[in-house]
Amino acid sequence: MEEGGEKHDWVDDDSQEELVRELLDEESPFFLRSQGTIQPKAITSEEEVSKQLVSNVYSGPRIEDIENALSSVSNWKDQPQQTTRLVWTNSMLERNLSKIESKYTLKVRSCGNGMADDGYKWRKYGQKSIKNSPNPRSYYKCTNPRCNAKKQVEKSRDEADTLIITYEGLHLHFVDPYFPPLNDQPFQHDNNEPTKKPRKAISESGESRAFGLPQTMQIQEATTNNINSAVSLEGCPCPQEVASEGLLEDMVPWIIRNPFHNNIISSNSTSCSSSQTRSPPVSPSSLSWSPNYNPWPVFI
DNA sequence: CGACTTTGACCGGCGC
DNA sequence: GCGCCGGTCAAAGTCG
Repeated sequence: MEEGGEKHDWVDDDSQEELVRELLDEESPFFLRSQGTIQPKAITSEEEVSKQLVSNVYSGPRIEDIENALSSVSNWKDQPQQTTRLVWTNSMLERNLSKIESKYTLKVRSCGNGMADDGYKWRKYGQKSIKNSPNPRSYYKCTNPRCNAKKQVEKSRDEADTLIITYEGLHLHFVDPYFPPLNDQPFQHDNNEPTKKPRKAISESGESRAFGLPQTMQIQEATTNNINSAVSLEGCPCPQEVASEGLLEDMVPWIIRNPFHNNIISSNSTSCSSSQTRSPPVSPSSLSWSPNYNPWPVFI
């Protein structure tokens, strides 16, 4: 219902045409990324366009990412001060991540207060007890009505301080400002929508143009043209191309390939006992956005 | 009073 | 066809 019939906005005709143009334009800011490997070859079919679109926009991990990650993990574990591990478990091995339904499953070590925020603003829409699991699973949707990203969170059965977070769908609204308006509406954001909206969306619409973006991106927008702002954000040393994209899906493979940075990130966010200023106590939905959230979950 | 969470009902997919 | 199970919805409850 609120999903607009679950038709993904970003694949409607207008948007797709625009995306295809962007895709074919190697100078497009959308696709200028270190990881992106846009092939100059001709795109012959809509299916190919979609695949390439997904693989570039999504920029999900590739096989080599996984392999690197796994080897990195095995190395880190032996380091005495290593507190972070990243475990990829799942279906992301699907080649090309060709379906929007592709999921990432992360195991995230939660701090004492349960903080495992990833920078997006989520709305909890359900919780279920799962058979053979002592812990319930919570369901979250991205609060941006134009975004179909979802995540499921549950505590690990084996490790009490570990959360298993399954991400599903794309945070495509991060390029929202660049998309042509839908339904011929003015190219302003939802706050211009005249008709009734889900009350949640109404509240969201009061946010900045960076609506739905990770806070890192919102801050970055506020400090426009400061390409180093990513470094200054929470001490995050993330590379520009990652910070400027702001997708968790981008961050994760980057973190994998940069265990050193991961350590830094981890030390920033894991100091559970000492990071209260950074990660204040949060509401029951500790996984949801909070004003002073720490965008860096602790990957284990 | 609005924002947000909780929780039981409902629905659809799947296996038997 | 039936029952189980996971995912979603939405009314009710809670909180600030």
